[in-house]
Amino acid sequence: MVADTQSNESVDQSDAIGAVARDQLKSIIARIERLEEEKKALADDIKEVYAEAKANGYDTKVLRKVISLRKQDSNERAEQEALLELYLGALGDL
Amino acid sequence: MVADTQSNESVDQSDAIGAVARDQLKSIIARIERLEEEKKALADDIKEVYAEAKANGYDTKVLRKVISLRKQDSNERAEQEALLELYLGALGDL
Amino acid sequence: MVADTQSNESVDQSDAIGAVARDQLKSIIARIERLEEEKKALADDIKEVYAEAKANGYDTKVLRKVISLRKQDSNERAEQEALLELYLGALGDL
Amino acid sequence: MVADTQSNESVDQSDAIGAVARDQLKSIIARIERLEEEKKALADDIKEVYAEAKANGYDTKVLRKVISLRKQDSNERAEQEALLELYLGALGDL
DNA sequence: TCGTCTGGCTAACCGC
DNA sequence: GCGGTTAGCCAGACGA
Repeated sequence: MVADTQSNESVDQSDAIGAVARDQLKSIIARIERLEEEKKALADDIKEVYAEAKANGYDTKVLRKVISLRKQDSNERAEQEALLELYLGALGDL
Repeated sequence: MVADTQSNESVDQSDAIGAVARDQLKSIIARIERLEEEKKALADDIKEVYAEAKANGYDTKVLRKVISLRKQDSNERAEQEALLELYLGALGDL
Repeated sequence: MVADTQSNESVDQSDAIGAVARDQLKSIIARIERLEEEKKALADDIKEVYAEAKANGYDTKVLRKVISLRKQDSNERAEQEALLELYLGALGDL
Repeated sequence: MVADTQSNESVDQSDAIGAVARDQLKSIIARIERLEEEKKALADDIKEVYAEAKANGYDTKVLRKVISLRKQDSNERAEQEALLELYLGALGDL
């Protein structure tokens, strides 16, 4: 008769945390690793676009600055809306 | 006579770099911004998974360490394969 | 006659790194601690102003948001100037 | 006749909250921004000291640890003194 | 007092 | 190899 891993969680150390928890952990790791792979792929795509732009004579430094400024703009717009929400909320309290 | 934007790229400042170049530039910006949005979405997803794991009692710091170690491992494995390729290539030269 | 700490740097562990280095170290520590004290005093002053404002009926959350937005504004202005510098530099290369 | 901003707080939207409140608000903002500037200047000074120390061969990580430990110590000492005060006060009640 | 959350700091990554 | 940029960590402040 073989050892039943269901009836004795201490059969070996790999079972110390329980089969369920182990599977959950494996799932978490797998999901994160999957997402990070995709994220890296996108980062590589972005690099590629910059490389292509550079090959076409664009200054990547300027390009990055422009992108960065545009991002700041949109962030600020978002924050201004958040401020407006705050104002409206404050008025509601009056 | 009306200025012809085709024959004179200096008609106004917005045309100073040429309509083609401008469109190309806009395309580059748009592509990068699109990719960065997607990248950010993935980063948010990853944070979400960590948050969920934390809610289930996992220590995110340890979790991150595990992910990091596994990445190192795979990098090392990749390096070893590259080294093997190198050896095989060298053998081919004999 | 007592041991001369100048002639034997190993007399005790506190001399292991040399009197000069020790003094230098003490000076560094002292300067940093002094600066951090002043920094903390300012942080406390800021808290006080917020508390006073709150007592006068201002919503500190809104206040903080306003301050934050103004800071973003000035950062952005600085970055736009940096971008202009980049442009000018790029023109210089033509 | 020219509108008198003193007699009518609703002359324009910038006066909607009253000139006094507006000035008060401006003062609050100004004070906080001033203090934050000074705070930032100090933070920069601190960084500078660390940079200088690093240039002299000190390990900034260790340095920071030392500072941190000393701060803990002084906090603990302060707590013990507070405790002592408490005891003395209790004795006074006897 | 606890939990949440923002802001500052540190360490890693990428391009030059 | 260095400088700049970005993600993660942490402490400190606010609200419940």
